[in-house]
Amino acid sequence: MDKKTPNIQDVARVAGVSSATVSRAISNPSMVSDATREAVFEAIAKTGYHINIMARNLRRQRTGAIVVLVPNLGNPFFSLILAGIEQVAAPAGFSVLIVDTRQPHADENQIFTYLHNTRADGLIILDGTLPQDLLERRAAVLPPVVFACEWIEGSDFSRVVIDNSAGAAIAVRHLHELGHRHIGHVMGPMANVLTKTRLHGTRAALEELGLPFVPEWFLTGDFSLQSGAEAARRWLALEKRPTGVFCASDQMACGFISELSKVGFSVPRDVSVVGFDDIEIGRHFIPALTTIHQPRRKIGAKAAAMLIDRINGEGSVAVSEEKFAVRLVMRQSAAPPL
Amino acid sequence: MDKKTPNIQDVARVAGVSSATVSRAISNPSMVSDATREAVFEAIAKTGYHINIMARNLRRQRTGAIVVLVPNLGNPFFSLILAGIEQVAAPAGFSVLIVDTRQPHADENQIFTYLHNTRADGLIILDGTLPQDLLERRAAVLPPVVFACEWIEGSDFSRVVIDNSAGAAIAVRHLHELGHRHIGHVMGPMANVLTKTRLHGTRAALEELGLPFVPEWFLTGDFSLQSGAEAARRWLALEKRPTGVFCASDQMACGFISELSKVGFSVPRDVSVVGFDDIEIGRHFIPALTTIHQPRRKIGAKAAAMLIDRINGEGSVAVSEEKFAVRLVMRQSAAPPL
DNA sequence: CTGAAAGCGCTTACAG
DNA sequence: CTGAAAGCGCTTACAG
Repeated sequence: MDKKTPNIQDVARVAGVSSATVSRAISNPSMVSDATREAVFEAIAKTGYHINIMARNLRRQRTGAIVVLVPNLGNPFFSLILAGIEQVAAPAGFSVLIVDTRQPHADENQIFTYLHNTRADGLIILDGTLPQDLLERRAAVLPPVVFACEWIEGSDFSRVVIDNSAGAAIAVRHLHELGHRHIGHVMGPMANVLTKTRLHGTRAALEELGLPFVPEWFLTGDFSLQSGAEAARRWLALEKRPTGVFCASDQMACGFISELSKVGFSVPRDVSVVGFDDIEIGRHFIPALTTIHQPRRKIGAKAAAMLIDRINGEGSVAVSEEKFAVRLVMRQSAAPPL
Repeated sequence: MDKKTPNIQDVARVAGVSSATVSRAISNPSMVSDATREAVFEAIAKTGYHINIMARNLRRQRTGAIVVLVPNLGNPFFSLILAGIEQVAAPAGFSVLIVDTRQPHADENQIFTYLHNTRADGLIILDGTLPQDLLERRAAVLPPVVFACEWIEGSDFSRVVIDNSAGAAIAVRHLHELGHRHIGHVMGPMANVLTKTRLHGTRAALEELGLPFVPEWFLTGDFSLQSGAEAARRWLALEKRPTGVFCASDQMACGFISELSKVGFSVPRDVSVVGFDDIEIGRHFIPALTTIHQPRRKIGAKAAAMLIDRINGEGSVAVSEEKFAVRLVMRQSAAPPL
C-alpha cells in the first residue's frame, strides 16, 4: 500500500501504451486516437497518477511560476493587488510566488540570487526602490519583468500604473472647488516615485488654480498610518495652517484625522482632508474619507495578464505602459471651509 | 554572446573537475579539498553560473516550496500572517506560494489537483472551511499540513491558533467590569470555527458573570466591514438594546461604529464596542478601538517554523497544537454606560 | 497515430 | 578527495 507515487511509466504500463503516448494524451489529446486516449485516462484514474510538474518544467525549460516582489507584505495595501495577480495567474497555469523585499534577510543580492536560482518565468515588481543599475545589469539574465503601481524612473520596463499626477490634481481641484485657498500636502517618502508624481500633480494644480505653493505646508510621511499622525502634529504646530490637506495615501489621511481628533480638532469642520487609494476602511472611517480611487485588483490582474502574454510570446516585445484612470470619491472628509 | 545559461558541466569544464565535484563544492563544501573548492568557485564566478533549482529538486525529490491556502487574499487581515510565513520560510530556503481558495476558478478539485501537481513540500492552510472528508481522504498523498488561525473541528492536523474562547471571555468581562449588564455579540459566519469558539467564550463568560444570554442580541456577520454595518442596522432596530457589544472582528467593529455614527449615535457614549484582532487601523479609528490583540505575524512565523521542522523530519511526527495567548488592548471604544 | 531514444540539469551511491 | 554512471520524471524530434 505504500507504493511510490505513480509516474508516467506506471500509467503507460497499465494502459498498454508507451510513456510518450501517455504524455501526448495528457498535454495534447488530439494527437492521440480516441481509443488510446480513453485507455490512458482510465489508467490515470486507476493509478491515481498526477503529473510531476518539476520534471515537466525541467524538460520544457520553464518554471510555471511568477515571482512577485512586494515591498512590504505586512502592508494591507498590497493584498488586493496580490488577489488580482493570483486571479489571472492561477487559471493560466502559473504559480504565484511572493518575496518580501524589505525583510531583513532580503538584501538585493539575495533577491537576485533567488531569482536566478528559481528561474521564474516572469517577474512582477511592486517595489520601485530596487536599484536601477542592478536591475539593468541583470536584465539579460532576468525573465520578463512588469512593474505595477511603482516603477523606476528612467528605466524602461513595462508597467501597469495609474495616473498619479492627474489623481493629485483632481484632489487639489476638489479642495479648491469647495472653496479652499490654502492647501497643504502630506507626502510619501521622497525616494518613492509615487511621491514625486503626486507632488508634481499637486503643484501643477496649485499653479493652474493660481494658488500659492507654501513649502511649510508640504509634510513628508511614508504612506503609513503612523506617519499621517506625525504629520498632524506638525500641522498643528504650524503658525498659519492650510484649511485643506491632500494626503498621498488613505492610511496617512486616517492617521492625520485621528491624531487631530485627539486634540479636539474635527474633520472636515477644522480642516478638510482628501486621501488617495480608496482602501476599504475609508468608506467606514469617521468621517468617511473623500479620496482618489485606484483600481487595485485590476492593476494586479492587468500586470499578470501583461506578463503572461509576454512569457507566452504573445504581446509585443516592446516595452509598454498601461495607465489606469483614477477618480474622485466624494465622501465626508472634505467640505467648504468655515 | 547569447549563449545558453551555463550549467554545472560548463563550470566543471572551466574548473577542470567533474560535474560531481562541482555539485559537491556547492552543496557540501567540506567534502572537497580547499584547492578544488576555490577553483570551482572561481569557475562559477567566471561562467556566471546559477544552480537550476528545478533539476536539483527533481533529483532530490523535493520542491522547496510551501503552499499557503488563503481564504481571501483581498482581506488585509491575512497580510501580516503571510509576512510572518515569508519571514521564516525564505531564509530556510523555501519559496512561498499562495493560492486563493475563494477564487471562482478554485473549486476544491482544482485546488487539490494543483497541490498534487505542484508537489509542495508542505502546506499551510488558513481556511478552515475546506471539506474535511476531502482533506482526510487525501491526507495520504498530501505533504505535511499545518493549519493556522482557522482549523477543521474533529480532524487532527497540527495547528497554530489563538485562544479564541478566552479572548471572547476577556472582552465580555471587560464590558462587565465597565458596568455593562446588557451585552450583545456580533458574530462571524456560523460555518466558521472562529465564530463557534468566540461564541462559546462569550456565552461562558456571560454565564460566569450571571448575565443573561439574549438571543436577539447575537447578530450574525461575516467578519467584514460591511457586515458590521449591517449588524448596526439590526442593533438599531432592536426593541431593547444591549449597552455593550463584543464584535468578533475589528473590521466588524469599525463597520458597526461607523454605521451608528451615520444616525447620530456615538461610541462609547451610546454603546460600548470591543473588537477582536487588533488590526492596525484600530489604534487610529475614531474612537480608537478597544480590542483583543492577536499576534498575527507570530502566528504565521510559528506555522512556517512548525511546518519546516516537520518537512525536515525534525519536530515530532505527532499532531501538535500551538496556542498563543491573547490580551485586551484598552482604548476608547468601551466605557462605562451612562 | 505511436514508439524508442535522447536529454533537460542536477545528485548520489559506488568504487577507487 | 574525486570521477563515471545511473537516474529523478517528464517531453519531443525522429522515424515509421
